[in-house]
Amino acid sequence: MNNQQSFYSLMELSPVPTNFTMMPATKITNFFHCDNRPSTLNQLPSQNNIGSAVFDKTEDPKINFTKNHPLSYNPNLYIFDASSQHNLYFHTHNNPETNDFSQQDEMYHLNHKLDSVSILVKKDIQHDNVQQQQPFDADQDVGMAKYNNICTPPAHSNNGDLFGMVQIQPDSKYLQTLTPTQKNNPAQYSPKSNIPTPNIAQAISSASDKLNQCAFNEQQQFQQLINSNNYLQNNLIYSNQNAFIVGKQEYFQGLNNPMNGFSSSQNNYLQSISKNKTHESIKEEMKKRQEQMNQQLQANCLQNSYHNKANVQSTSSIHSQASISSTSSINDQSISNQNNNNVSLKISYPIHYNSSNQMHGVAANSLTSSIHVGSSSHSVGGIYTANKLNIPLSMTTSVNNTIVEEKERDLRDRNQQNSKDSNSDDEGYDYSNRQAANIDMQEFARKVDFCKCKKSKCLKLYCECFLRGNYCNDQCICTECGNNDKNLEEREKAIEEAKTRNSDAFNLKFKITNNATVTHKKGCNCKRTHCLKKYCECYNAGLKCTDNCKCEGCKNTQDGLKMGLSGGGNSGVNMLTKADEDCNSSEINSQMLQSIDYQLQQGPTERKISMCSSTGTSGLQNRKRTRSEVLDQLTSKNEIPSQNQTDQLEPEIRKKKNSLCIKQNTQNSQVNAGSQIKIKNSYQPNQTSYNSFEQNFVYQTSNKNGANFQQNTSSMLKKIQS
DNA sequence: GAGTTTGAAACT
DNA sequence: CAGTTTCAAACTC
Repeated sequence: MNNQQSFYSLMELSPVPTNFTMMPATKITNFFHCDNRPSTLNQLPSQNNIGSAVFDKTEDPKINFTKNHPLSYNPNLYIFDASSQHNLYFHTHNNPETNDFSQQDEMYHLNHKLDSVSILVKKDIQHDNVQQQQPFDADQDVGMAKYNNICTPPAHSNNGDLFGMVQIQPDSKYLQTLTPTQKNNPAQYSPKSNIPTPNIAQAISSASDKLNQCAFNEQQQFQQLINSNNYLQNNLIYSNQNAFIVGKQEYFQGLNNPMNGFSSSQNNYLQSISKNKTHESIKEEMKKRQEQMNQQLQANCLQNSYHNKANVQSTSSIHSQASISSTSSINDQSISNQNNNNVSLKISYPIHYNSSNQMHGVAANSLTSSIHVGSSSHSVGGIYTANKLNIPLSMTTSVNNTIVEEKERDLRDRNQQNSKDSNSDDEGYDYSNRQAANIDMQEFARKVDFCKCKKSKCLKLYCECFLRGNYCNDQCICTECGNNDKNLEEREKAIEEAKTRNSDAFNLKFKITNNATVTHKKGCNCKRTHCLKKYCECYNAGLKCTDNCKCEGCKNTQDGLKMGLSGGGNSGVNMLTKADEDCNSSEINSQMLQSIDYQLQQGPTERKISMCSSTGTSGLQNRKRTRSEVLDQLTSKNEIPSQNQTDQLEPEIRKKKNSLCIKQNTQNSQVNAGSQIKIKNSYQPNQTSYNSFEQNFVYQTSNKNGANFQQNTSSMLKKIQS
């Protein structure tokens, strides 16, 4: 299976136009726009260069927009002026060093009415150091875009920084490779005949409509199947190795490791219940079984939460950029479903990009109340997980809030109990620092331990409570404390004074830079400690010093802590959302930042930020995948990364992870998105949904084949058609 | 637990 | 802005 095939297999299901082709993968591609065809190649002037992209098969694509090019920073989806029409040129060449064109290079002229031009530019600068020229760490997002005929924004656009993405998938018959002669004389060659002048805005709109229609149709189709009386009997339960059950995720989750395939006993069970049984009796057995499973899962959930086994595996593979919850949420979900035997269909539309109402590349709308608006990435989520940790709730509106509250309460109690019980099986984790489950990040971010101020009356920034904008609390052992609600006037005055001295006084000391690295805003001034003691604010936060620092003899200079802001799906902890109204990314980002700040303040020793993987890798690898890996994954050439890779993690990293209690499901694999999808029972009409769709019908028998959805899709299609 | 060191905050 | 003092935390013993 190659990319193209799987792409088309996707299209099998879909009335979306199938006449797409892949962007030629070459060293570098420059994008130009010209209103008029240039007479020579040289007349593609630099100011018309939208940007360039490296589409190297072996590296992560990097797209750079031409600095200051007005088109590069159109905050809308439509990078082109919708009122005018453009020819789009992209020129590929093999000399990234010089960026010059040569005779060996290829030039494409595209004046097709594009069915799919996905150009996403997000300009929502929140941080003070955003540079205009952004390396675009596309990671799986580009792959996603290649699969979808419309790209989704990169996950890290949630950060509010500037990101851009150009994805062009023209119909190959309109994609004309120019000969060297044509290349040098573009005005003289004849484009293929009868090619309509592109109206990109319309094309995008049209593609969106088609996608919508497609989604709608499939939802109907799916619903019909579900409603079919014979459905269970005919489609859902097979006594062969592919057995699985739609909407009854408990069956294929397995008791202990939901990410694993069927055990032999499960297979036996499935065989036993599907052999010579009526629809009703199967249903009955399923229900019974489900109850058992739910009980177990409930117990597991609490147990896992108790041990902080927040699983930061995110939706894996490029198939699943969107909102599939982590394994941790399985349990929550199944609890919430325990009285609900219906298949839950959750529809989302991946085509509305205005990122104010979407995260994770999936727009939330009135139909997507169950969309997980989670942290913007594993890592951020990891921090959140690390802090909150105890209850990796996948919060959706479908989750029964009462249950959630009960669980939270229970966990709080457990935590308190555990704090007192030093003999507990805590696997090395310091419970004293553990936060009770708390879905209010604001509250969480404000939380601070206590101070011991003696002379500042807790009204100077020396006092950490004051610094964080908190009142001192009953744990503080400060003297003559003025930082309380009985001293509001003086406190207010102190706040004003502090702000006068430094208007930034109460703001976060850290920022996420444009390349997704967390740094200290002002930098440190350490003189004696080489920035290797916690006196150093950078070091203390687990960060490396930067050029902003004025430290002397700094030995804290290696690569900054990378925030893996690129990532698919949700991390182990999802934020509570009620869909539309809560999907304001900037607000969430702000909360995330506060959480990050809090985490950073905690220092590196016990709770240094753990970077989990991005890209939906299992988190075990703690790294991003290269583009070739992404492609390999797509083509199922590669085996799933083995558990060995976990073991290969530096002990230090593992230790940190353990200290964060971000424990991985060791058998999780990159391409196990299907499992997660099943877990959530979601059906989404984007790429993920195809995976979901397929996975809901044909269970993968081997982790190694998890991404082989073409095969699965085909077989499913046959079943549907028959 | 007492004393010292440190660098940010506060002050001049 | 630079130099000095104050401060509470980090660190050492």
